[in-house]
Amino acid sequence: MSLKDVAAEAGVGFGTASRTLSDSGYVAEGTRRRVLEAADRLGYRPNRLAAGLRSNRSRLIALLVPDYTNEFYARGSAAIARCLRDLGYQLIIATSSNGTEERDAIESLAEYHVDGIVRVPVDPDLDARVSCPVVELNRRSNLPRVPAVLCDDRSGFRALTEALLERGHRRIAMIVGEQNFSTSLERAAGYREAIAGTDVPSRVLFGSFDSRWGEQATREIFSDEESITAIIAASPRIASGAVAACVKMGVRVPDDLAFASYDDPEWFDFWGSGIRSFVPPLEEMARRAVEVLLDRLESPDSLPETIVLPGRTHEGGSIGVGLA
Amino acid sequence: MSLKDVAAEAGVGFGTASRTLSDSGYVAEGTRRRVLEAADRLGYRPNRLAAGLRSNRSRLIALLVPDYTNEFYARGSAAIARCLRDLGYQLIIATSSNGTEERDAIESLAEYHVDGIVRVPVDPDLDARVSCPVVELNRRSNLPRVPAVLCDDRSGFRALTEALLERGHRRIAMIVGEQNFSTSLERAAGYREAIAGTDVPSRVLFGSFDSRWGEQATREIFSDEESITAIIAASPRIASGAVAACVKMGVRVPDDLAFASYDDPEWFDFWGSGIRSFVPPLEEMARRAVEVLLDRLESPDSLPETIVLPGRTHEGGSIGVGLA
DNA sequence: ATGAAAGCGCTAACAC
DNA sequence: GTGTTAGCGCTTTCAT
Repeated sequence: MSLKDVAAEAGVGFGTASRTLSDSGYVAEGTRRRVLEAADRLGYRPNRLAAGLRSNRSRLIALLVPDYTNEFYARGSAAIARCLRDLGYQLIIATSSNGTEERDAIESLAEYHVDGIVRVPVDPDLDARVSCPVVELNRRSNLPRVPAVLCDDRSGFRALTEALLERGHRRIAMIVGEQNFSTSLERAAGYREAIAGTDVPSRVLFGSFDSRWGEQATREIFSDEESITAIIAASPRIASGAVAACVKMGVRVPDDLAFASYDDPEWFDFWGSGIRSFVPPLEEMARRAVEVLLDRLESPDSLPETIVLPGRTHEGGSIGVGLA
Repeated sequence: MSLKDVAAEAGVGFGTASRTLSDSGYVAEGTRRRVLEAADRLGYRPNRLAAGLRSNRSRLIALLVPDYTNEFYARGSAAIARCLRDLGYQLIIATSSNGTEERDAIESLAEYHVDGIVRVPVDPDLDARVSCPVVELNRRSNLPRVPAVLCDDRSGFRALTEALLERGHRRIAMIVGEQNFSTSLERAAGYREAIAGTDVPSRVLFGSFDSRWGEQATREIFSDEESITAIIAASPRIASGAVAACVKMGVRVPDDLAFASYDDPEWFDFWGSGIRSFVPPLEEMARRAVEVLLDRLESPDSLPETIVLPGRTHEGGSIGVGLA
């Protein structure tokens, strides 16, 4: 059951049927209706593989994320999928936990001739040059001339740190992820900006964006002599590990330790009096990323733009009311 | 850059190059190597759209879930994607929150000629008949002759209920999701089996698998005269709402209320002394689903099998030590 | 074991 | 406006 059948059923030529169903070019209103009815009667469904092959437009968009077990990416993916579906695209998803996997994923995606790629870079130095437009989401790679949609993490973590300073904290540690991720650097930069000019020593622990590191780093912090009174976790995963460590070590939040984090998973609200955190506008970021991508499909050589969106602060009792 | 170029570069015929690269049919070892080298030199990447069009094998597998913001489905999707990638397939994902969306999603997927569909049914009565094999995951639709991979929820919830009975509870409410989901019915059935033959009254609240319902149902339960001493939530989302209600109403777990749930999101461990729950072997379910699907690709008319896997119980202090 | 040729379903270019 | 035709890149069949 193909276009040819529809054309026959409608008593029109092959091309007219095509033009009608993909509405391009002129078709007389009457003919148009006849074709549409015929298609309907036969239950015609276009073959996107064939259409894509011929037109070089697969109507497939790829999403390349480190791990969509991570609720953060899951929510982002869902938002992207929603936008895309409304525009008649399908989402094809690939995950990559390291540079090698990422390269493989990109090549595999290229084989399907995806129209565009939304990428959360895993290896920021990977040369992901492909023939379709790419937009980076959340993090930024080191590639020049790639559009990106980010959150203003720097300001967010500056604010988080300032709130801690206001409450009298002078020993504040920050646990971040991979040293080569823009998100680690930006978030740490916000922290450093806040303590610059004060006598508060900088203590940033680089590791990786997962709970194992959150737990380990927290233990490290408490095994040191210097008595840290506040910890900032750069991601919910890190926060999860840090919280686990506190529970196991009998450290109470906020009594023994002030705590702040990033994003807003549901469990933040259930943990004690809630966790203070900086929350990125994930859905909007996703929407804008799709927007940028489709823009570039229309005009492939428009200037690559970097969009940085502001986030908001989620209140929560975890930073306490201030030091005695 | 296409097969033709590779063939030319290798100095062989078009078809020989194809046979080599998709290793089907006879190719002499020497020729083979020449083709492989040529492909490598040119950085040849096959066009899967073209291959799929011709061979009716797109190497695309679709995943149809209600919502992958839901960590449960996210983890399942990740597991499926992992299996598939190793087998050279790509995953194309669609979500549907109701029957209409589900139907649209299936039709759209069909247009891409996916080789198979892994489906978590949203509308159990939707006639999802398509030309490719389908396997149902986690829930089962009402369609006959569709293979499914499920968890033995009934036994799991029976055990959960029994643990509560053993601790002396006689007023146990169960909050489940949609009335027409097999998961609601099976989980409720486990609960009923456990209380059958005791004087414990059955109290099952049907609603939907989300936190709003969890919260609302919990409030309902506490507004009634009868004094419920234990609640079983049929999903983590429901649990999340129930817990939120308890926090707001000042109900302490396990002192005022024993609580049990399903699955094992990370926050269960942070909530008080942990939440007792029944945990499905999600990764294995995903693996088996892929297995079944690919089996049916080989032999489309093998008998549809329903696989029911056992789960395990996660300990947790939320069910307390027993009534005084 | 290999090359030549047909054709998957569609779009786009062209003639009428 | 509409029909006809070529051809996207590949697999598959059929000679050889």
